[in-house]
Amino acid sequence: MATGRTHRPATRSRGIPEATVARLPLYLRALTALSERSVPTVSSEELAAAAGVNSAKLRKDFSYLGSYGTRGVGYDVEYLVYQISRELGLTQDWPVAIVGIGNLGAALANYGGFASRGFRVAALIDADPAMAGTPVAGIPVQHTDDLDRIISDNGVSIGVITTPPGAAQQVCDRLVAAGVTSILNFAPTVLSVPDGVDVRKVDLSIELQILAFHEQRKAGEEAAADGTAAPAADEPAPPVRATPTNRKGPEGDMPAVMPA
Amino acid sequence: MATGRTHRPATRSRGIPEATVARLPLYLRALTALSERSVPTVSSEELAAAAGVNSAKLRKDFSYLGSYGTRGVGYDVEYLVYQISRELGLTQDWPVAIVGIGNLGAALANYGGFASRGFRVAALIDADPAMAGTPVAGIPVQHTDDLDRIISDNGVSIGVITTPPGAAQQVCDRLVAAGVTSILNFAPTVLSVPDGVDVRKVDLSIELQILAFHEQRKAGEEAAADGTAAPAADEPAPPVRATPTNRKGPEGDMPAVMPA
DNA sequence: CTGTGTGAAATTATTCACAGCC
DNA sequence: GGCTGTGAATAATTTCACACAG
Repeated sequence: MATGRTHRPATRSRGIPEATVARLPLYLRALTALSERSVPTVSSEELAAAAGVNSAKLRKDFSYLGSYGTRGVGYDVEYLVYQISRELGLTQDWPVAIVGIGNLGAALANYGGFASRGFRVAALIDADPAMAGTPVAGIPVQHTDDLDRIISDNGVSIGVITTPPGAAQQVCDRLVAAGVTSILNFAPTVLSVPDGVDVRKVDLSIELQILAFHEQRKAGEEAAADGTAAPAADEPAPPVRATPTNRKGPEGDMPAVMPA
Repeated sequence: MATGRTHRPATRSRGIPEATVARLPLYLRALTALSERSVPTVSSEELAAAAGVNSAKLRKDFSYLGSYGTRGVGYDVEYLVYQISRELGLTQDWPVAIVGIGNLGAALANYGGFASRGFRVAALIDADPAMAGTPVAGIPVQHTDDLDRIISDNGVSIGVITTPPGAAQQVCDRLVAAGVTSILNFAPTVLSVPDGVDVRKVDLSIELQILAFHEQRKAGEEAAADGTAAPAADEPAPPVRATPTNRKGPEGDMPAVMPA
């Protein structure tokens, strides 16, 4: 996450495993839906199904928070909503600033999912002077020059970067200098930040690439089963290494059809 | 991932750990940047820094692909770009369809990062008849009624769902029925899919919630160090359980100031 | 010498399975 | 009797550290 050396573990927080933290929002979403339907209690099995995980994992996750269930009965929905919200820090209001109001930035500004969960879009910032003043999602866009002031005035500690990749690091540095300590980065760049600043990234094309990997694998298996030739595609000339040596990659340099 | 029982591990694919697959796109991005700067070779240390991971992990990751480096020298950039691209299935063209052309769908349609890496937006689909024909990012929006035909005509195997949550499962079912086997889901819903279909999700508000968790933790530590009181916020009345029993949650029911 | 490739160790995450409480 | 909470078992991932190829 951070750039600096890892002195302390930092992988856990208050004893709650990172993997568990990442699932709490999932549980919270499922619980909120139940709450809206006025369901009073739910079993680990039901809730797990609604959240798309298995029940053992869910129970283990909850065990890190405390004993909030009732044996033989299940969990009190409202109570659990509150406990998870508190654990995630959602009982307070988090003003966020979005920097880079292009298509994606505007889409995020309009995204209802933020407001619904304790996050408030406090400011929109863009480097284009022409945009200054134009309201997006009802919020006037402000110019990058005022970034510092905007961050402090609004008490923003979470910044969202939706700039082009070339501008991301600079924006990041300015956000951090202004006091932001958590960054959600949509720009396809690795950001370096000082110790103590958290960065999470969302990279749309990475997600697709992971899907493509599995998709390709399925196609291969299918072909193996069917006897159908893989849709060879138009392989570009595979680059050969400057110093050809004995490689041992699974398929080697030649575009073969199937591995073992 | 899939709904059905897990007969086979499914966590690995062709022997490459899932965690490694998830990082390959990162390495590829860093390598592509080097390639554009005509850098001929790179060491694991340098590449790791550029990708934001540590070098031991990178070398271990590459070891699953084969021995593509040269001891004492490093990795041939072009060669590695090709090998990783091939491994990820990016030497072929993947037509994707985006369903739900609201703010986010439109932003994705306009997102340059897709085209740059083997993905082609082959179709935009929306349920609103008024949108039919309107071009978004130069591609005419088509109506959901024709979803089936659009998917097969374009040979789409990867679908992107950017509909409101209520419509997501239905759209997902139709995509799967039409032959889509990989789905990137932006709707904040758990999708159930038959075995053999991969789903990856991107949930913007979940990412923020994870940041908020860590942010809250920082605030706590700071307060502990400063002696400054936490900005107590306006705690809503914490719900009390129907049957009050001896809880053992770290902070209990009362809004306390600091944990141990 | 330098920097890869990789067994072995350490850490983290998931799953099992069942005692204990309601 | 049903369902939570959790130690113990298993699996996955990361990190270490060093042999050895170039």
